[in-house]
Amino acid sequence: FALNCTYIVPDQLSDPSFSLPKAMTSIPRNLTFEYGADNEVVTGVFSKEYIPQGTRFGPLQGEIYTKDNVPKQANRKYFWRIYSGGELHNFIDGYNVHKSNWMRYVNPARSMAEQNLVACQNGKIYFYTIRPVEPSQELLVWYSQEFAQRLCSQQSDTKPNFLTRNFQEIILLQHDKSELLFPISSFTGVTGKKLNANPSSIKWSKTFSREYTHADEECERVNTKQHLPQQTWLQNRTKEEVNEEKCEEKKVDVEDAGERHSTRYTRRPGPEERVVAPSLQNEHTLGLNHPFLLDHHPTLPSPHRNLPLHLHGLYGHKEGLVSTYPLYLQSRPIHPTYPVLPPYSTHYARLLLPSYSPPFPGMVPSGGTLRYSSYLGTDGLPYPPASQHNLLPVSLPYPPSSQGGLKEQTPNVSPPRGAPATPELSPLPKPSNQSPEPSPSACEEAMNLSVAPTKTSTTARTAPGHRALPYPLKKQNGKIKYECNICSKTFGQLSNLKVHLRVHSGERPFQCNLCKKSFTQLAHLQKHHLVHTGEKPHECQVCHKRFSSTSNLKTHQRLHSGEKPYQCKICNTKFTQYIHLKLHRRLHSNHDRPHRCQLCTQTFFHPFSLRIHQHSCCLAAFKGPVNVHMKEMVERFDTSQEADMLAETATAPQIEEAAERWLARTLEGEEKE
DNA sequence: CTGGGGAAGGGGCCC
DNA sequence: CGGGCCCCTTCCCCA
Repeated sequence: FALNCTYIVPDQLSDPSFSLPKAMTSIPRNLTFEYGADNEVVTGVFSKEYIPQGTRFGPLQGEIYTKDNVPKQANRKYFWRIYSGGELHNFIDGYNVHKSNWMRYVNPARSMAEQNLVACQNGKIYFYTIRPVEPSQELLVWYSQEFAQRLCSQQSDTKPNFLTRNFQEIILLQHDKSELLFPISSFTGVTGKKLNANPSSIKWSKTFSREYTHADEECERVNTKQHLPQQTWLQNRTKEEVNEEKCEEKKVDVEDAGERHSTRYTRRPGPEERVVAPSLQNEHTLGLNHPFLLDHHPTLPSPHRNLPLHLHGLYGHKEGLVSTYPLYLQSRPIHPTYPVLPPYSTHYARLLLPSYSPPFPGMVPSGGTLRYSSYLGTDGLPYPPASQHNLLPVSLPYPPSSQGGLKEQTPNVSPPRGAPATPELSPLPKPSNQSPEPSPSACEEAMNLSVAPTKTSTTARTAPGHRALPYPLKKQNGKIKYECNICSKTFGQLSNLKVHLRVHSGERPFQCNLCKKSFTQLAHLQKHHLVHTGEKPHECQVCHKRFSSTSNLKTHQRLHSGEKPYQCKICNTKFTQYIHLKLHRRLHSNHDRPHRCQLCTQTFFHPFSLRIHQHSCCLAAFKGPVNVHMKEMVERFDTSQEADMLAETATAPQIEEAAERWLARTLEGEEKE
């Protein structure tokens, strides 16, 4: 998991000035808490946006106890065990909300169908997404070697109420690794043997996850050398495999040692670089050849939370089907033409996940929030569109699951008896944060429009969703508007929309034959060629200096004209380029910002930012926890160009318009990253 | 460290 | 649809 994870999502840095506990404030921006009816107790962690597979959260934080200094009164509800050298090394206790982080609130998955996270110990404990997480979907983690071991070793006590599915394939991931605490989960072409585990004959202890009061003791008793058929794999591994893993482990250690960017995660690529896709040789050691435990979880009771409706009921699995999650196959680039492009490059920075969530309720860009949910289902399947708004783009931004995911998820598999109407074979209910259906008046016309394949995208043609797609058309003022069903941006010409879609799909059809750099538009490639030829077609008439582009010439001409359009509102310093103003503004400390919130002492450049802040953050804090993300977004808006351009006496609609504009621009930018 | 200038890439509009 | 052009942004380097 560590080696193949594509994205790293760090915790939010906690603001010490907040009284809220770290467990609350550390939640990454792309996640959010769900609160119980009293609006005070966190009942779960949900995604706020599409989160790709192979995303790492963590590490889990909490108080550290050694085996010997566990307080007698300690509440073991949030205990996690850290192993080292095969021995229990210490506990991490997430009970104290000031010392633990948000991960304490992640609920355990009760079934494979709903599991989207796997917990692994790589030095520390991390949660990795083993499938894409849709917006508004709960993060549910599964873990526990104990379970697998108990599953196979203690087949006496039964709790049939919790065991409703077949355990078709139980294969232990043996990562060697004494260091690996939670050798579970499935995602590759598993070829292990079947274990004849009759659910009704397997003991399931109530002591699961945070509720496993006695699980430690219980597990200690478990003979770690159980003769699972799968474990023969461990013994049969070649020296090379073991060595290779050890070698890989070092890299992980480096990362854990605080240098977050190991050899695999060095830094964000500069414009001249391309991130090399996760090395395929790792698939050999970690993915394809590793048998993993296919985690057919017993359904867990979850007395402490209210699950979404679709998660209620029994989770019968696809009987007789071998579930595979070819997770890391997806690390391959989709277009062989651009072999070094990572599959997610256009959407997610490799290291940090941006947040797309609109910070201001009611200030969502007019187009609505970004929608990624239509791309792939949780198992790599493209969901049937819930509406015409959710249709697939010309090419998929994320490579689809390999055949494994498709083959096994054939929709003609009848849901088992007792299964809910929306089992894992069906799309989850679309989250409510999506734009409503266009009203008939807003969408005067709609027709099927086949999106022809573009000439350069070849390999992706086989991907789901590349067939002719109906595209919703709108008419505004008598003119047809072509709306992007990803970001809702509209275009007056279809060709513009098609070009725009490349932003989402990652398709870059125009490649420089000299440096192999690729571009979304031919004009960009042509402009790029000037880099190689040294040609500078645009000359300044004043100083006869030459430039490769008109934009750069124009910027240059400001030097002659004296035009400095970007002014600092605090010290009135003017700049010819906006980036210079942005850099300059960092010089002004909080103290210089004239508008101070009396409630939390945060300061702002603009009075309207203060108003937004007070309305959305501070006052809200009296009712519930401060939304740290919101707080930060207001701060960012305050320093934005849009806010700068607003008069201090701007009206509410003007402010809202500026915020919308800024938000749309910001989201676009983050999407690019 | 800060300001300033240039290089280059990316998105969108229009012909 | 292709191409040209514009605007914007970021990065890099230098004084």
